[in-house]
Amino acid sequence: MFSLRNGHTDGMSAPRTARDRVKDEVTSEILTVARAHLAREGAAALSLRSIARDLEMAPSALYRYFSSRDALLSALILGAYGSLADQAEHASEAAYARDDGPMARWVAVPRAMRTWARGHPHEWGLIFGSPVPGYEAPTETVTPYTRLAQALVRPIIEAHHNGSLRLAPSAPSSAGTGLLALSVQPVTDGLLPGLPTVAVARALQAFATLVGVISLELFGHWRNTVLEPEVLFEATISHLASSTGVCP
Amino acid sequence: MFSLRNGHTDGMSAPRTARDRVKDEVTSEILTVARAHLAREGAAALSLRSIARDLEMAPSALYRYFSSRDALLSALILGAYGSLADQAEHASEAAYARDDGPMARWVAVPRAMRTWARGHPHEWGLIFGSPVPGYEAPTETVTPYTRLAQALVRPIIEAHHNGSLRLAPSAPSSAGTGLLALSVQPVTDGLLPGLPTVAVARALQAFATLVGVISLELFGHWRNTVLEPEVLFEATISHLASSTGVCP
DNA sequence: CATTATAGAGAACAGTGTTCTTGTCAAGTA
DNA sequence: TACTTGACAAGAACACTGTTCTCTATAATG
Repeated sequence: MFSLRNGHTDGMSAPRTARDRVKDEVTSEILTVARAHLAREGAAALSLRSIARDLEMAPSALYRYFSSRDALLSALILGAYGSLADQAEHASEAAYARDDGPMARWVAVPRAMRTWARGHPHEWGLIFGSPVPGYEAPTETVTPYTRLAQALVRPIIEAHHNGSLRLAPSAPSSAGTGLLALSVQPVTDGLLPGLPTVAVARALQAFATLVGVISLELFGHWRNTVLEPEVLFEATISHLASSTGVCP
Repeated sequence: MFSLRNGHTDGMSAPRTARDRVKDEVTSEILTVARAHLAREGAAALSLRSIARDLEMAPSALYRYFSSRDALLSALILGAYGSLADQAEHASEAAYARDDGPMARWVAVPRAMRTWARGHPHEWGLIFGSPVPGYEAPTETVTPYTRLAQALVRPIIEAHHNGSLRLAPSAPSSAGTGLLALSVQPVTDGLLPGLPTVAVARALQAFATLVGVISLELFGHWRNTVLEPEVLFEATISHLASSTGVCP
């Protein structure tokens, strides 16, 4: 009937033929100049035709590599997730390799997130800014997202294992803690197994705070309001250390 | 030389002539259908021509009212700021009119922010999402922004005046508190006069947390992660009550 | 009433994403 | 080796977009 090109059903996904190799090469070239355009002018101004001009290709030729502009942007988003997760993981591992104290280990990932965000503001906006209709590939973004989350909560887990996790009691919420436990159960199971619900909630709140402070700084909301965003950021992550319980 | 139409230099800005009146009317009609398009398809898909079609006008006619698409979007952004500030102020005043306790007064504005955000997701994205190059009129947005901030921090101020503000000490930050005081001085002076630097920082962090949790929920980051965002939100604002010091 | 400023329409230009058709060249097959 | 198949690239075309220009009615002003 029809013969499969790469007739192996196993997990081998490396390009075999020379054609596949040059295809991957062109694909990454496209992504490179797309990233450059994104960094320079932002996502709204990203145009297939201008990318094609830079590559000296016909606009229609790009459709051999990306089925639409949204598909290209999805690839950029996915790459951004990966890049952010890489930086977070790297910072975390460096802190643990240096055998830092609990506070220094805690602040490593938040600082890496902010540094990455300042270095890639438009990519940060792609991830944590307003989503645009067609984009976002949930299935593939969950992996880097989990890597980022794991790097962030690692000090919390270790503190819990050490028995040094100190969670200040907070005012009772309007909904009971039973509902809260149910709501955050996926996080408890997948990211913080065995930890009390309060700790899970505090970790999620810490993540939200980080996204909030970094976004507010990056998106210009602190103009004439917070003169030195870095100083407030440092104070914030110190406070989060207490809030999440990792601070002794 | 030339005669001023409205030859009064005082603050009277009400439309005088019938022409001005119908102009304002058409302007608000444009804004209304623009808001409808924005709510339905988002900011990226907002097109001058489709608005003109809905109004049965020529596309070029819109330029009598808005000098560009960016100007129209800036007007929408400004309106969104005002709408959010209105809702926050209204919720705050209602809580104070009801003579609620400190906790109920504190949660009123955060809840109003979330409710407004869920009712106007694209407008929330316009305010707190990724900014787009041409937009944002900083001079006019500061007023509604301050109204929102004032509604939010009012319970903090009152607690301070009552002497009931209880701020848990947090771990020392890497930068000294002197630098922090300098960094947040505009907020201290304009919004929280007389309050200690820690309280100001906690208020800013609370605002960042609110923006973070609401954005993460609205932008779909809680998918398969937080099953009931409202429950987590309630827990978060309860925790913020302790963090900011308004909780007894 | 005459003048003038204004709202609106229409055409046009440059730019966009996308599709379709055509040609060209390398890879796999008889 | 010759032939067929498939992929890649180009070009034209279509339906859009924001924006500008010119032109014509019409309403307000002197």
